[in-house]
Amino acid sequence: MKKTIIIFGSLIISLLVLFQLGKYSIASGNLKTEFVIAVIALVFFFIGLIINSKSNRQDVENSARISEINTEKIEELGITSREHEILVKISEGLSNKEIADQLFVSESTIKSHVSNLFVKLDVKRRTQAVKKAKTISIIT
Amino acid sequence: MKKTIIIFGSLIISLLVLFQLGKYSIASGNLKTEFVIAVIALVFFFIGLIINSKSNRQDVENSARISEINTEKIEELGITSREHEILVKISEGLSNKEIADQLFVSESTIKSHVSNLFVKLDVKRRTQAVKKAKTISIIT
DNA sequence: GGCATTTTGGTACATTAGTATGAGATGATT
DNA sequence: AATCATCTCATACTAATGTACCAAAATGCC
Repeated sequence: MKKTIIIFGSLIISLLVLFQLGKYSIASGNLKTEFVIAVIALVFFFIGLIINSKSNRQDVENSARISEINTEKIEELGITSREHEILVKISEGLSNKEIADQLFVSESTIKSHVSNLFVKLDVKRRTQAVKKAKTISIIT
Repeated sequence: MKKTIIIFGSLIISLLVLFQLGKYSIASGNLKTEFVIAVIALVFFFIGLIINSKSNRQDVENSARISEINTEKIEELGITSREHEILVKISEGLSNKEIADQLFVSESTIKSHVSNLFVKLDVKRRTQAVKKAKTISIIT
């Protein structure tokens, strides 16, 4: 919402500026009103496009989340089955220790897998990993 | 999206009309250019406000259509708007520090909100919070 | 104005998460 | 038998998260 306010703020300012320009160009006899109008029209057009693309992007993300698990993507990223298994458990909100206990391995092992996973997913945190994994549909 | 196009279309048209009016009032010798500009500026200001509120309403509608945000549940759990805002950012994979920077507050503040949030959601970790928030539909 | 709630922020401490590095064990492949 | 990938685990460290407790602004409401 802050962005919207900023956009409309700068929009109004540029509008006023253009109006002043138009005024002076008319006052000085240079009849370039049409040109000014064209510029303003273009500005609004592109603002419309930007707003459009933003809401489209949201739609794409949302629809991608509904679809099923993309096994090809998992292979493409070189994610092993064990790593994927752990990824699912991370998305279930488990801690490394809890995952370790469930899989009967040490926490160190989980940490290793998780670190490798983060590199492959190109993320820095588990919350990011979950989000990315869902958007690329390697988990549900 | 059609609405956006229609809005910007009519916006540009009204822009052109107003410009023409301004042009003629100047040409006809009525030296009230400042007045015309003020009127136009006001008109666009209100157009901006209307579009702003409309796009907000659309956003709410869109997210509600995909998976109903349960505002009653949010109130029921006593989650404040600020806490919800932060919850969304957690679900986007942001760290406390990053959220703090985005909201222009200190990390301590975010930690306070997050801790309160965890109590209200009855969870222990942010990954759990995201999962629970999604299952009870207080975020998308 | 006064009151309740929210928001903000701090300190101090405990726990969890994540990185870097190295290495042993196992199974499949060639 | 040697190689490769995966899985396992450890140590040591840094960074991030989370808890507890408190308290001052600010916000909103009657």
